[in-house]
Amino acid sequence: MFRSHTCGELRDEHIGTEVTLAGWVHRRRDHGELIFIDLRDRYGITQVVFDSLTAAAHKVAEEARSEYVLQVRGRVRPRPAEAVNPDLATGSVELEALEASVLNPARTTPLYISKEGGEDEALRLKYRYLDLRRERMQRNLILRHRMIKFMRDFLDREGFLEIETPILIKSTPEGARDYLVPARLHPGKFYALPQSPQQLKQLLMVAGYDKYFQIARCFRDEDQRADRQPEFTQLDMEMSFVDQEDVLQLIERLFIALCRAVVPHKTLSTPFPRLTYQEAIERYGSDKPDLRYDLELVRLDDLLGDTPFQVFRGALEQGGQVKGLRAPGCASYSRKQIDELAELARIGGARGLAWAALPADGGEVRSSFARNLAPGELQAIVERMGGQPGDLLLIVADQPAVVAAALDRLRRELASRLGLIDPNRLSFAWIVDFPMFEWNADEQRWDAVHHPFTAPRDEDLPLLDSDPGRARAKAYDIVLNGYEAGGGSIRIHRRDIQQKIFDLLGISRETAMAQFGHMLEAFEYGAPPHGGIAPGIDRLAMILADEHTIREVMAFPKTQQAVDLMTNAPSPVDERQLEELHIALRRPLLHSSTEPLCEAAGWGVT
RNA sequence: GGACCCGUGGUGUAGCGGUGAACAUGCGGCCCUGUCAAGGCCGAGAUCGCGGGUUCGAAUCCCGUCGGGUCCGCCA
Repeated sequence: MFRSHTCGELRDEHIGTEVTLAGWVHRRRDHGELIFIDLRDRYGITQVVFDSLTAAAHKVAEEARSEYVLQVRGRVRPRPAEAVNPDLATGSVELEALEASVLNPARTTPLYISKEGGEDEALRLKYRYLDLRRERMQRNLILRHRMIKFMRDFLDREGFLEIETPILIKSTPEGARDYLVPARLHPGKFYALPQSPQQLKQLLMVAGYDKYFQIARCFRDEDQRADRQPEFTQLDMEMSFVDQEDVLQLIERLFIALCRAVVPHKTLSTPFPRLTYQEAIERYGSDKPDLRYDLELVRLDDLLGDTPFQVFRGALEQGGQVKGLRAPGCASYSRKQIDELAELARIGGARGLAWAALPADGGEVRSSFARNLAPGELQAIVERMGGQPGDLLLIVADQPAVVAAALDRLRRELASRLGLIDPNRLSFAWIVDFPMFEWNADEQRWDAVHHPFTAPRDEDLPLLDSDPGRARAKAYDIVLNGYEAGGGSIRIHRRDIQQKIFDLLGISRETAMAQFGHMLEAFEYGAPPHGGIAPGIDRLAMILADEHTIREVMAFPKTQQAVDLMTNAPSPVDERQLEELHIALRRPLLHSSTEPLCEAAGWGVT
């Protein structure tokens, strides 16, 4: 045994006892004949005192430096009253070193362990094992552990079974790009890593395991974001003999209990509000609105039916909308500040931003567009938007999707600028009644909004024939503080409806059989009504940990280019490995055949 | 595929056309028995991400490139 206690354990009750600690040198304070070392492990920090009277141990302390691994045998003693450190859990005692040894020295670390923040993230990722020693990452990984433990215990009590599904599965061209794995035994064929265990969990329902869950690793070969990594973890769930209400209520109970258990200092309002997809877009311009603040969008179309203002008129004539957002107290914004907002609206796709500043003293309105309006129109807009003296009114006119995207962006920016966001508030909400399909203009066909096994709402079944674009799905997302925290649906279990959906999606019977034959066949052997959901564990952990990227709640994340800076994956492999896999590298497709890249890379030509 | 931001001793920053490239911290040495960001003195440590260009002169300006980040597209 290297240690009798951890570095976070010693208290007054241990005074007088002899203990052995092992850990890393967090800080060292050298007073010559007296040396203090803060010894650290993941449980905490204990101050060890080395007196020159104990010569051998004192010698070790003289040589020790930051991050050396030490073992210290000593006696626990109370600190002098004036030397008690209330910031340390162990701060009322200290260890008087009797014997010490260096278990391992350490080079000067490229990161400070005891001082966090500021450094280039590439450095943190390259030396992740050092970064993980720091308090922030420890706290986050411990929180994540507690979350997952809570989920397992909760679902176990609810009668769920945790069942593992394969990582090597069949590729389907639907959805995100697959990560592929070459099949050595089958030249030219590939496995895919799961984007989610979607089909497998449905087959478990057919198999009668009516309450399934899994802490499932998922893989998607798409471009990264702060909240998206190539591999991530979902709480994947599926249940039989349930309707949408059953799924929502179970998850709501789980999340409420989870948050109260692991982040009791945060406030959450229950029950979770429910918004239809339509309503969310209409009121917030987003299907994952941040409900910690209001700032709702206001529809202005009906006030402007005959407006002479060409921008508004043109948008309305082309089937667009005019909507506004009230920025309370922002009338004093400078031209530059307003230009910044306009730039944000442009990122959302808008061609411009109309604005009107209502002076706090009730004076004349400053506006980019008022002079173009008919008499009374400005007044009507101000009234509809609830404009008060001192407010800035922002208006976008365009196609509905553009208006929504632009105002969503402005809404989030304003909330942040105006300090409307309470960081300790958890605003969960359900978004329900997603549309079944969206029109794919490029391919001239309908795409599934969720996935092809999502059931339509019963009352919308007739719409599949008459007006598929209006058909709503038994699909639901749970959103939290402006993030999509999970999504799911009730699945189709009737063969005839499934066929109809495939027809609408332009999936031929041959294609359906080739890609989903196992599913369709399974459904002919008594598939129960079933549905599920898959909350994203990384995002949830990120939000509960007050972090802004999921990298902060993952032990070994990858960069935006999907590179692991610690191991340098991905990397080239031996020609021999490729041969065994029947793979010949091909000259990459380039815009210009004279591009020198392929030669520089030394790639052969097939 | 695209837009924007960042890259200067081990680490974090300053410098933004002429400096001995500055400061803090860490590192090495010396002093110091109550510190907890210990303190004091001395010292070493930088091809200013890389390549090219402009200029009498480039960390500084321009072009390209690499790496990191944020976002758009993408993510059933």
